[in-house]
Amino acid sequence: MKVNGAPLKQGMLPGLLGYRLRLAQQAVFRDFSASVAEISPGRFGILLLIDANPGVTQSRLAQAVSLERSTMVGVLHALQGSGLVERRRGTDRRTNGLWLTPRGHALMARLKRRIQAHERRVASRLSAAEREQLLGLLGKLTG
Amino acid sequence: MKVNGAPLKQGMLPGLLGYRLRLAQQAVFRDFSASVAEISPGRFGILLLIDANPGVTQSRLAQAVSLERSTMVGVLHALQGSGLVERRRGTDRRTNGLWLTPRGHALMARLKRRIQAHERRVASRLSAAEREQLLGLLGKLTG
DNA sequence: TATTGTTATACTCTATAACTATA
DNA sequence: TATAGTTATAGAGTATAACAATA
Repeated sequence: MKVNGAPLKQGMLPGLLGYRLRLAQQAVFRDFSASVAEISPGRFGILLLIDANPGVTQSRLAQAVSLERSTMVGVLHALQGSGLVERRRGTDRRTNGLWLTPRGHALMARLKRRIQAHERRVASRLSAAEREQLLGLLGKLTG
Repeated sequence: MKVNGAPLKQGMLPGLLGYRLRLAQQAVFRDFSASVAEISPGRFGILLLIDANPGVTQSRLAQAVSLERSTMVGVLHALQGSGLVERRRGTDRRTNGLWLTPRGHALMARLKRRIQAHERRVASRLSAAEREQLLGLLGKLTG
């Protein structure tokens, strides 16, 4: 049997926006992982950007998600290896343009539905107005 | 010279709480790192909990910050190596109690002031009421 | 000269499984 | 038997520096 005693005192932690944001984000990501087992939130974002911007180059994509060019190489290699993404050499022959494969499109169609369900579940403790308020305050914070 | 063309289309991303939380958290952590170069947000949280709960055991601390016992070992080893934390064997001789060293206390005194400044800077785009509202909504989300 | 993609390498943070000493 | 701390190991996820091809 386990006796845990009193909960720990938290000090100034609960008053820090960064701490509360981290807790909220962890909770949301936990739900994301539970509903979308086959991909991480970050990878989903990358597929979504390719979907919305067919032919985008690796560098522009990397910049959009705040990753280094060199980091993006490995990420795309894995997504290509999974048959989700295709790289085609551009007219500027230094660049690779990126597209979803048919399989990539099919996956995204499935995921988008499940992610909408995830979003409803995550926001279920908030009213529609509160959810909008939260999105607005987060946007204001980020600037 | 660099010509970047139009910004990427974002698709459903800006409507997802998880995405917006991640952006906000990244922005806040960037400011944290800039104002508190000598330690990460996570390590600060651990030192703060030891400060507020002198003698806490490794396992209880790990549980409080959602880390594995085995992960906490390395973290504490590093903090002890930096002369910030002391481990003392407990009456239950399986346990280690944790305390800040004088140096750890001194560091925390300095950091707390700088972190209050960081918090004011991060929240500077929000009114006091908006900051409270945001903390409240985050708490509601986390449940 | 500058940019794109690439490789090699390393660092941070974390988890799992198996071990030990104590209870 | 169960718990606390530990070790060995591995896996994400990321960055930096140097390079070749191309502009």
